[in-house]
Amino acid sequence: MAKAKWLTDAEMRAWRGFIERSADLINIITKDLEPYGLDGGDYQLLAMLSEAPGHKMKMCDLAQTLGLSRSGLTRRMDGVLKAKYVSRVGDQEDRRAVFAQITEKGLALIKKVAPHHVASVRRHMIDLLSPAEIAAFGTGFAKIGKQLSQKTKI
Amino acid sequence: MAKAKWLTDAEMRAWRGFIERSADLINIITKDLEPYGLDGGDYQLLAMLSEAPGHKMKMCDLAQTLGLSRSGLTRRMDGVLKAKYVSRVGDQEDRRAVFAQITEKGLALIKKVAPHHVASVRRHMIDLLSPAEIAAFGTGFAKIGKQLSQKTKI
DNA sequence: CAAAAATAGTTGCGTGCGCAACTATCTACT
DNA sequence: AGTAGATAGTTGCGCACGCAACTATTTTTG
Repeated sequence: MAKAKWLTDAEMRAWRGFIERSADLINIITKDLEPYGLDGGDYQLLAMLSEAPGHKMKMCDLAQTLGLSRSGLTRRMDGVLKAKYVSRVGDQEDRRAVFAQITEKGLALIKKVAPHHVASVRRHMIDLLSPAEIAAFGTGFAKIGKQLSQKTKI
Repeated sequence: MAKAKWLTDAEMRAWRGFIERSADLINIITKDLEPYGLDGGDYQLLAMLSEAPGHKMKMCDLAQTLGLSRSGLTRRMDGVLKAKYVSRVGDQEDRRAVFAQITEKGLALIKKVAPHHVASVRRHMIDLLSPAEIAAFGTGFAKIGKQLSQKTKI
């Protein structure tokens, strides 16, 4: 038996809530992007690039930021490359590396879509939460992320 | 422009934290299940059945609870059926329906694995959070889930 | 009560992604 | 310098899943 430390009711609510709802939440917010011809992964990718210095990032770093494997990013790039939202730029200093750079077309798109996306995030998540809950999500996920990056970093 | 209502810093931290970490968190907890020959989906499935009355649920309800499509559940069942952790039982009252019922072998497995899984959840999430954060995750995801189920329910 | 609509489950197909293997380049050790 | 190892990116393969179409039942409706 030795159940060691089971979860208390409050802990169980936190864990179950997270594990049961997070996929649904992400799905519905992704669905809201469909009318613009994007999925959640494309949006994250374009958003990252639009905020990056020079509007470009090395594939490698981008994959890490997006939580993708390198191969996963290669595939995901296919779509946004074909749509001309992103272009590939070789790195002069490291000829192994390639930058993904968002194009004017990509910037225009994300500028158009962003308000709707933000509204979607508000509607399905942020506006439902109290300020205290918002703060707790922020600090909580920061702690979780810090621990995760340590694990990975060894 | 008309950025309408953008996210405040605190709101951004909450959203970014959630969207960037949740996949990683789920992945690492799934990885911790691998030594037992299960993945996260199998575990959730067995856990649900082990708690259900009669240790069984209709495929349909089970799919909904697990956040899967009906076809997705059919495929997922393949694995646990072949491993004899779950068996299929026809419904006498509705001959379209099929129950998924966890076997003794499945119950034994989940009883063995549960403590390690709980420890994993604690290590990667629960034990990192303050009681206030835990409470906020519980109430926050409950609100999010309630809204989601209304959307779906029309 | 017959016909139409709804519901449970499975199957074919397409997609997104990770892992392992591969090439090309860079870095470190001797 | 020269070789061994690390690193960036791509490709082949496999897996899990959703959607649409299909069959088999049940429910609804005129």
